[in-house]
Amino acid sequence: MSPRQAMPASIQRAVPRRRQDMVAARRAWRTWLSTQGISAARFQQQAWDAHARGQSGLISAPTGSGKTLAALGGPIIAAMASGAQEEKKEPGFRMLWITPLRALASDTRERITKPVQDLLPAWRVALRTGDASAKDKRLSQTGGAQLLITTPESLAILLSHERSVEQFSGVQSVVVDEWHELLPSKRGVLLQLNLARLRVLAPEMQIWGLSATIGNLDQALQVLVRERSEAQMVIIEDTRPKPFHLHSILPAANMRLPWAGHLGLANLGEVAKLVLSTSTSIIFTNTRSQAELWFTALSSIWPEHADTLAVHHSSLDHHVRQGVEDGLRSGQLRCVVATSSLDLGVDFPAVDRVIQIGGARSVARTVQRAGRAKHRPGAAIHIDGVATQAMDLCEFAATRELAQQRVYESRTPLTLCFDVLSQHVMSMALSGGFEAEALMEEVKSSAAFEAMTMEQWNAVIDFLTRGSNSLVAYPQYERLKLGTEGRYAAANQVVTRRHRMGIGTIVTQSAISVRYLRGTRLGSIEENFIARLQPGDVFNFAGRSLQFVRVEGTTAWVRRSASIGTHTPAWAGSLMAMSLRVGERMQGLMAQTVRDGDDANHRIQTPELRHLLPLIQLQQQRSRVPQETQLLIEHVGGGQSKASARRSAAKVPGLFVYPFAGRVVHEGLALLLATRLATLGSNTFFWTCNEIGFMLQPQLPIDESSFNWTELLSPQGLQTDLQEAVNFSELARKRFKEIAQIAGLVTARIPGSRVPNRQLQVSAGLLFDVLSKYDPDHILLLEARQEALNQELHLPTLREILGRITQLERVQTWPQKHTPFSFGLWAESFRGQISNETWTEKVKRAAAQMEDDAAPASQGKNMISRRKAA
DNA sequence: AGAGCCCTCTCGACAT
Repeated sequence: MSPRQAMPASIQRAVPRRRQDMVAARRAWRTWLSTQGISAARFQQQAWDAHARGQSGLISAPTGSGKTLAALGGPIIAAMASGAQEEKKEPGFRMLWITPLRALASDTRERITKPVQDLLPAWRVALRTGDASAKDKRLSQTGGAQLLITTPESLAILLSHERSVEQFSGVQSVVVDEWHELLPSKRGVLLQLNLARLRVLAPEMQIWGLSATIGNLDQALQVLVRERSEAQMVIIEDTRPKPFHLHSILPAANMRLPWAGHLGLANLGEVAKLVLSTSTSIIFTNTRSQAELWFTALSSIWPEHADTLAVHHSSLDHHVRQGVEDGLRSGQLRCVVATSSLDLGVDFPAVDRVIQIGGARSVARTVQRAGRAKHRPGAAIHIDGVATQAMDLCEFAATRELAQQRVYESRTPLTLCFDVLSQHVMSMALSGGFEAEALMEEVKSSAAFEAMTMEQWNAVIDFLTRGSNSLVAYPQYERLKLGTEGRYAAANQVVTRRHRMGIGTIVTQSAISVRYLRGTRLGSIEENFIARLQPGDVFNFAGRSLQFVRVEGTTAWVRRSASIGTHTPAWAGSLMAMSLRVGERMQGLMAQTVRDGDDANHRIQTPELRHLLPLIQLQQQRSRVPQETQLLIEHVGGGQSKASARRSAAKVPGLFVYPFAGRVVHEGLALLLATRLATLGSNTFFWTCNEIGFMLQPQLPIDESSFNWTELLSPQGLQTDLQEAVNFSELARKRFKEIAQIAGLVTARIPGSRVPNRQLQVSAGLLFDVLSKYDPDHILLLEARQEALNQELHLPTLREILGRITQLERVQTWPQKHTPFSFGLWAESFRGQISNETWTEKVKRAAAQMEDDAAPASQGKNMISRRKAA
């Protein structure tokens, strides 16, 4: 008897059949590709082969290189080989496609439907997102689909049902699209937990991530693919060279670039010419208000039909944005001014130019935005940079160099988010209950929680069953109960219903929604902006001039206005932190320019630095351009010399420090220094920051001999000093409000009664107070403090920067006049107090410049009046 | 006093 015959009949049939079918399936796939006119790229073939070998991994390739097919091919071939094309429709998903954007989900369905329908006719595809159709929802609930396209949140909802065990236990492969986007966020943590769940339900499943190029692909792989040996996971990169071009719009020779500012409207004419020279463009700005302002400015000189220009950002209503996206896709729009809202998303093949206003603060973001333009295979990725002030030019040069060397920023994954874990544990309680130990093991199999201790786990369970020591009297906090067989389950039906409505990790701020009197929603703005308006005032929003009528509850009613508004809303968001690598390179480029010497003009190849040469030389002449190994500290405004600065108490010099670490980090450094200096004697400091440095303006002179810089900049005692510098408890309270929502301590949405967000904030605040008083070591309080340190105060980055700074040689100068570096910081301190040339004048001038480019722009000195000096 | 500055503050899902 041959060993072959000894095998059970089922295996006997399966083994040879599978091998043959694998070959046949591959051939079928290839044939299909060729009928579609697609020739496979190398990295795509590598991905299909790796999948066939049973591997999991990460596929990293630029936009437009065919990542979807790379990820799709493996699972489709495998499904064909296992005979799925003839298979009777068995209930249960075979393949999941997870994407962070709803828009991407429907776009993906369109691209996936064809190959799946052609090759796996027995398969059905369901789209399960919040806005999916009833039919799709039914299909995903009954498990009547084989391929499910969904978001992390919708997946979490599906997995919170008892039926998920049957639905998901047949899953063979999972694809996570835009993994780099989810990786550094709590959404990524939520997904990690749900993937851990899926691995238990379907132990054989293979998982593939799709990612843009990031600095830590290895880590991204490790976080996504767990419990597999090195041999079983692989990173597949598209190594075809894709040249990157960044072209800076240099100001005309007779135009000077400002030393400060960020709006960049002086370039309006140039930008308009650029936009009108191509068929369709996206203009990226860094903030929403900047997008609105640029839109208003452009529209006032727009020569075409008004409908060919649009604005797009996250505070606009969904239908407004949808309209813009449709216009971009169909090519009806000539130009859209956008924020990061168009960084990702569905492709717009009509777009052939991308313009970036001001530096994008990171290499990855710049490349991502450049990639939004139509890509021909092999063609270079191109972006036009518009400098709003001198340092932007340097940033463009640094960014281009790093992008060409393929040096990208890393995305750091989050760990130990107990608010997300609390939410997940409740979901698991809903999905048929769990045994504590088994679920703990499952949770610990994720990268986010592998370091979790037993105590922490117990604290989470305890919190869900009892609330906390101080909340024990309130039954609504008892959400979990231990059943007779040692299984935990949801305490009651109310808990169950509320929980499903609160799934997700995105917490939005309360806002006033803007509506036409006829009812159309335009979007949302902040309460304090509306509070400053009088009825009848005209403001610019959503690309329209709106007259404010009245506020009712959380709605601001408006009507259309014919005149251009004088106000534009601003939103409190967060700053885009500058990449440390970009800052470092900026300093390096300027240092190099100085080293190149007097005849630098002949040697400097970089157009931006050539343009900046006079400025850099002036900096060197008045003060110093720091070399890479130096930290420059300027004392400006103290009088004639170092000696006289000491003598004259009336003129207190400001301290200007240039670590080139980005505004966010400089804020922390300025705070730290101010606190440490204040311990030397009572004093008051004003401080301002920009991307290259910070200014500290003491009210009373500081005795330079009373401190030493090394101690002042020491990383030692960093945390305590920082906590002292700010109202740390307020920062923690702010974080706690989000954490309480994610953990389900406060419910954002109660059906029927719409609890206003403000009320929610109050109850979260109360909880914070109660816990702080009676249960100071509550696991969610500890998390709030940790998040305040890491994400509000940026402690890890600050520590890194201080470590670097202490290695540098300090160079101190006492310039008599402001330097190109210091001026920007000094000017910043007067922001909001200075008025100059009016808006319309500037626009008119830009229009004139467009019409008659030969005519020199008016060089009249700006009228500046200082209303108030503090 | 200085003085070549308009306005800083992304994005993302789900639920009713």
